[in-house]
Amino acid sequence: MKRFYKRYCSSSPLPQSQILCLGDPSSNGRRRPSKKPLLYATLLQAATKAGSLTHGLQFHAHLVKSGLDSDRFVGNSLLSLYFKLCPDFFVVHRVFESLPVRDVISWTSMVSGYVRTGHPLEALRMFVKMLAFGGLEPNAFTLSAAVKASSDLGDVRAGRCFHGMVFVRGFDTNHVIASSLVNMYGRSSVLEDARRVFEELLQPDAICWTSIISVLTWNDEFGEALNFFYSMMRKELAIIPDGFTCGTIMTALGNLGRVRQGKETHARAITSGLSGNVVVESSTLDMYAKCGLMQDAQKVFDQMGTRNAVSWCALLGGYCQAKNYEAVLRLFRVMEKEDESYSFGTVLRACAGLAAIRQGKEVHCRYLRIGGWRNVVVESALVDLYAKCGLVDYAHHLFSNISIRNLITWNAMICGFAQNGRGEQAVELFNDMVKQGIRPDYISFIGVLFACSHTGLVHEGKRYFRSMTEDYGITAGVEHYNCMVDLLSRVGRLEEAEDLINNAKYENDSSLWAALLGACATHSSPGVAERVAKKMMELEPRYHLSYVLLANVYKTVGRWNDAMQIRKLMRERGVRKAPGKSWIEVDRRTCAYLGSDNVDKMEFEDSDDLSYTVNSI
DNA sequence: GTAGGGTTAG
Repeated sequence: MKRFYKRYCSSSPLPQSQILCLGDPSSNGRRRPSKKPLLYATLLQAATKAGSLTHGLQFHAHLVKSGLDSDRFVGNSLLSLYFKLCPDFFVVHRVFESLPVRDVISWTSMVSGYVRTGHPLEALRMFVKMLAFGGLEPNAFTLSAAVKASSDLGDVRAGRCFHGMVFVRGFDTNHVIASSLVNMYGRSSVLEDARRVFEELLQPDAICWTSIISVLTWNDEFGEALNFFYSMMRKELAIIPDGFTCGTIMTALGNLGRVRQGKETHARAITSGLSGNVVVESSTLDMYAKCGLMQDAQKVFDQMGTRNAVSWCALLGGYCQAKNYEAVLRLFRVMEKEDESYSFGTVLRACAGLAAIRQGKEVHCRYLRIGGWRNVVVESALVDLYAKCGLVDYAHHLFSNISIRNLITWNAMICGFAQNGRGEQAVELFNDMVKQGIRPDYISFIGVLFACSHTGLVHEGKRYFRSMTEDYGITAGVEHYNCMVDLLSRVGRLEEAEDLINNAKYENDSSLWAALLGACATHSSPGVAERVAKKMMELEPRYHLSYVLLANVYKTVGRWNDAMQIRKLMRERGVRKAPGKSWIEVDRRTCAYLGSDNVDKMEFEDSDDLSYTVNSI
């Protein structure tokens, strides 16, 4: 038996003396198991901490055999063990039901267990049952779990109700509850109340400070978050920020583009012994990525001792944002090899950005293999992926089978229909969504306006464009204007489109003018085209599109000399046309090529090292 | 002495 422990239990964080003192069945009763329930409670805690369900089950068996499982301490420890190591609700409820005495701690374990496993509604049901059937009075532990449940549900009314209970019982100076309350109000964007709770604390600790900073960041109040951070760092308070604080503050700095301060914070974190902290490192990486400094981000990533899904996602997200899809693809290969536990949502998003259907399907299979299902983030990403790869019917099939859809899911499908030329279905879906009481956002309107422009629904498009600002208070962005310019100029209402751009705050955005200029060729309008091209050349003299598009307009109306003049002007000014690039898959290898390449003569390169077979213009 | 807070990405 001792040999068994040596061989199989040496890597266990459980102290060996504790395992051994359970007794050895082969010793034939010479070493009797200890009968003290207290010892068993400690053992169960150790197993829970060590994450060893095997030991937990072993101890449970001993307890049942020796009839000690009716002890109150032991029962509660068992409940905690099963909830943490085996969150199977059938099992947990069996343990709960079989407890001889259900005290406040047993009920609180259930409430907080449900919160921890992501079932806040179940948690609140248990809380209510505890008051109704248990006839027990909630303590500070129970209330902090209840506040967290309402925070997770985004139910500020329930949260406020618990706040009342906290206040009446005089728990409002409790730091644990206060940080939950700050979080609860902050995540529901009731910032005044979050700040009030925080400001009423006499000596907030590092976690309370992190809570307020975190909710300010969450609500995009980055400057305020920094102010709080600097107040927290005042010497007289002697509060030491930990990894969580650094991570949160790094988000604010990344969003503000304050690289220098980000670097300083990273350096300070290292000197205060937080080097190698995965939260600090990942958030530093993300800060660089958000500021577009991908080389620095990559450097942090390469030097990290431990990486987790977040580190991978931050790096992938950075490359995605920089539209460096080759880097994403390369990373994806490395990630597969290292078999990291990565976030399916982000990887699928990268696949969708690349229109990499094969990799996307691999991820989808992997997701199904690990038994993942009903995750709304992943399912939305799958809808997006299949729609972007042109498999719009399959995307719709997935969409129809999703039981819980959120705004992101709807947006993915609306945009999916729109991008695949199914304008009418996109508009129909948009209306369905509104009917179901889901409030469309910035992205939803991009989808529906895109659909209108590609289906020629001028009247509807104009109506949605107005409704966006008037009914939903969304300020039209450059994407919405792009759709509108496209919508108007496709049907030949070029002057109207020109007016729209001139009156928009994006009149200096050459992408809008380019959309209009492109349509001038179709509608043979050199008059508008000349005005627009002149405007574009003023904005960006070296932007090739204004020259190329104007030359095209001249060609369509037969003004060949003018077209030649434009080409000449391009040469004189040294403007070059950027080659279009794309990639195809041949024999499971990805091959990148440029618009000027001759496909027949192309040499295929392995996807791990995407190099171009280039003969640029 | 069995139950509890804030954490980086999308």
